[in-house]
Amino acid sequence: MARAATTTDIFNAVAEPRRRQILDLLAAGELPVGELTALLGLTQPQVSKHLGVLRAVGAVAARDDGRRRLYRVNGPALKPVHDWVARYEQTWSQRFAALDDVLAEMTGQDGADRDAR
Amino acid sequence: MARAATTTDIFNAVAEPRRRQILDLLAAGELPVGELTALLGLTQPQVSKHLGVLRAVGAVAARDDGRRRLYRVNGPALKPVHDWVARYEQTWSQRFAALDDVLAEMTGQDGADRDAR
DNA sequence: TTGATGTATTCCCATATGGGCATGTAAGGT
DNA sequence: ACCTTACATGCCCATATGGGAATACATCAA
Repeated sequence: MARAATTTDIFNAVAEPRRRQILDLLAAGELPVGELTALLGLTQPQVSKHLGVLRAVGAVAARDDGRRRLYRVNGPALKPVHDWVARYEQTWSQRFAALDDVLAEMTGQDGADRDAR
Repeated sequence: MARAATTTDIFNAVAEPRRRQILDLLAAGELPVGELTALLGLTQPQVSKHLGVLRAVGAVAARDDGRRRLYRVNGPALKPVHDWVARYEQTWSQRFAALDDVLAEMTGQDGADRDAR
């Protein structure tokens, strides 16, 4: 067992740069495979495969249009990633840092080592 | 070339469930390798390797304490992930959905197909 | 029907990943 | 000095991933 199946886990699906690019392109609206292929400078089979993975994890959905197939992003599939990483946001967020200061002042605690990292 | 080096890309580093678990445990505070090993039920070499990857991408930092080595999370390394996924938040966020409605009303545009997905 | 266009799928290969096990190394204890 | 504890590394293996090329499918055109 080498790794969580790329086709089952959203985190793995999105770990591939090309797949993120695909999502980014689709974020603007529906696109057929051919468009993506041209925009990304990849081969058609390659794009189809990546789309296959994204479809498997529900990150994209497709709609047939004649002999083309239009793909679109299905954002909610990315929620788990967002939720997970959001827990660490306070580490760099100015907003949370400011809140920390306020809390420290209120409780009289010293937060001096917050960024002593 | 099979995939972006797991040791160079934060997205790949975090794609591994165990590594996310490690970060989650460290989120509560510093921990020595032994603790992590016990808490995760993994072998020590396994944990050390995962920590090695996390360290390579800057997701964790270490501090020597006698013969133990205390690891801690280095949140900012996760910012790229957060920033990327945040762009898709509006797809499921109630907050943004409400904003969309307001904007649609203001501009007179019809946003009816927003969730016609 | 025949042919062309747009996608999906299959097969093979090079590569690197994660696991298991053994070993190297450093710090403490006696 | 010697032994034990705490980690890090190295080596080997099974597996799956992504790329490349060829091919199967489906739809539309003539």
